Amino acid sequence: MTSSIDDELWSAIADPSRRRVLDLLIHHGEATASSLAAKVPFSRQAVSKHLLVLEGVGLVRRRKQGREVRYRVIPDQLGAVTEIMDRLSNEWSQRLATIKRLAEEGRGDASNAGAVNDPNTGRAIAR
Amino acid sequence: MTSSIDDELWSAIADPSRRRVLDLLIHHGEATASSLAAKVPFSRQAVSKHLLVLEGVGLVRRRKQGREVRYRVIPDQLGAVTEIMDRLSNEWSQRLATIKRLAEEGRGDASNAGAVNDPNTGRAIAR
DNA sequence: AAAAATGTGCAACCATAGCTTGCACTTTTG
DNA sequence: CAAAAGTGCAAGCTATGGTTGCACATTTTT
Repeated sequence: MTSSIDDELWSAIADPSRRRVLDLLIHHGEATASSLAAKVPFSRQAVSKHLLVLEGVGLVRRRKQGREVRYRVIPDQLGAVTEIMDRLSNEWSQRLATIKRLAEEGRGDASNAGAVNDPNTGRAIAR
Repeated sequence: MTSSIDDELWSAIADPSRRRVLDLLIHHGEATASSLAAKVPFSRQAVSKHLLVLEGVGLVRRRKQGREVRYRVIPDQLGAVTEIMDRLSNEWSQRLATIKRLAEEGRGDASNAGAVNDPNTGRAIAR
């Protein structure tokens, strides 16, 4: 089952702002919402919400240290993201190949009624 | 310049439903909004809006045929998407590598103040 | 120890995106 | 000509990404 976990992971990293926050966090090792907010074009609260989402999918973990909350990236889930991206990347390559082939040979109208894959995971979908 | 064209392309593709519509269209060669809507869990109007967006970024082109409007995928932009996905995929691999390395050697706190890349394109960002 | 500063969390509010339903309009078809 | 099929347009709902304002807790300064 393709599960909705991938869906959540995807929506978590699909947003550019969130990706930017995560990126900063990766290169920063560990940081607070405030410090991250200083390097990004939106408010601290926005950063906070993004971190909450990232934490929700296990990409990030918080550690309360006195008055501040420090966040850091968790490698495991980051690996899951990498896999998803890999899969999707291949997916699109195939799509491109398919469409190009169809465009060249047959005068590209309907022809291929092939398998449809899940747009999130790229795996075969139940029908 | 990383341009906002990539941004638009990205947001066009980031949505799973839209990806699904595009996918169906690819495997179908050419189709109307209605016929596509029959194979998807949301309304014809929703499909229509997605097609409008896809057309907006040049991924799809319409051709009016009497009472119906037929859509088909355009290879060129699909190639652009493939490139973006490739770039992003590599991006994430690198991130994973970085974070893993940091986690193993140094007790992963701040250390790498390296370059930050654009979350959309993966290319270096102006600062 | 009091006061000022720093880091958070919470709530109200806005705009936009994805969907839906309802309805009017045009082109086929029976 | 009337019913059917394919669209387009508009109103309305919900979720999401942002913002601002304010109260609270923990340091730091004087």
